[in-house]
Amino acid sequence: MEYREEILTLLKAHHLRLTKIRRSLVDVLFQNEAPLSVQDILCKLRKIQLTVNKTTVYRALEQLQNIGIIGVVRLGDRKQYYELAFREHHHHLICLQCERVEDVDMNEDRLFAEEKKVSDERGFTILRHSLEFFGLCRRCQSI
Amino acid sequence: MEYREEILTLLKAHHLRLTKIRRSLVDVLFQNEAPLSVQDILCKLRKIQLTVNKTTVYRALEQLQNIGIIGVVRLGDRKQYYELAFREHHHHLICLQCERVEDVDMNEDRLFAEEKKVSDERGFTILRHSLEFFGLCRRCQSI
DNA sequence: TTGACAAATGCAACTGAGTTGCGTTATTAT
DNA sequence: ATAATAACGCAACTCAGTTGCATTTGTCAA
Ligand SMILES: [Mn+2]
Ligand SMILES: [Mn+2]
Ligand SMILES: [Zn+2]
Ligand SMILES: [Zn+2]
Repeated sequence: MEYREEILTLLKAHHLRLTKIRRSLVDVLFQNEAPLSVQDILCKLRKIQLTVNKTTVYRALEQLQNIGIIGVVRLGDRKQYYELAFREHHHHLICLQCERVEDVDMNEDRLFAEEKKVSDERGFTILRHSLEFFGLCRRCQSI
Repeated sequence: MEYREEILTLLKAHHLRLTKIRRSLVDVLFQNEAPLSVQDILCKLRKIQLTVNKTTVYRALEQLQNIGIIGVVRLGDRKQYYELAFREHHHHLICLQCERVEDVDMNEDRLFAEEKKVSDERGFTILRHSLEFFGLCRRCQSI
């Protein structure tokens, strides 16, 4: 399904307006495989002649999060990074040298088993986890 | 081995001085099972009549990190949390309700296998990972 | 024990990410 | 076209962490 259609539907369902900024914001996230920070987003928007205030971006991101269009990721620094949520649950490889970010899918059976064990043994209900890998990407190995 | 001895040795080896603040800082981390933020540390120090400047704490933490006495943890908010490093590699359970933090050890064989796979297939060398679990602690379940 | 020297500390000012209140502008439904 | 209200921009704010510099303190050798 065309993702724009889906987004339009979701926005309507939540009485949110499909503005130029919101559309471009989603486009920017769609065209980037890696999660983006707010500063990243502002730069990319400026490149397509859209000079937007950061407050607007923060508020738009929060709403798009609420209706499940985008998700937040933490990559080890103080910033939040955003990516479209239509991608299934996955994790990231973060290069400590050049800060490049790659998606990584993996089998999490063992992880879920551990979560169940913790839940059973200590009465802690695990709702989600965050797992990120840090190291050196192919390009930075040789340096 | 008495952890104070070990710390003293390490400090000397790096030409660092064993000051009252540094000793108390390590004591505070030693007496708390959960990782602490700088604000947490400042409060705990004030409780034992040590009113310290935050800059001093940040600088001390950085040095103790450099010589491997303490480690940094990220728990999903913008703060950094610090814990003593003599504890072996482990992860955390973070309660989304009350923010309580518990340590959790787990078998990581499967995780290491995945890391090797990624390394082989994509040429990305993984040096470390961060894995934290979010949910509801025993006390917050019933609410 | 003392004094010189380097390390540690405190303070004020700063940065960068994110938030809030409010007045103005744009989208939407009728 | 108009009215209702959501979205936007701006300025001022919070909060974690950093930096430069003057002052204090710990260490070590004389
Ligand atoms: Mn991703
Ligand atoms: Mn821990
Ligand atoms: Zn790289
Ligand atoms: Zn709890």
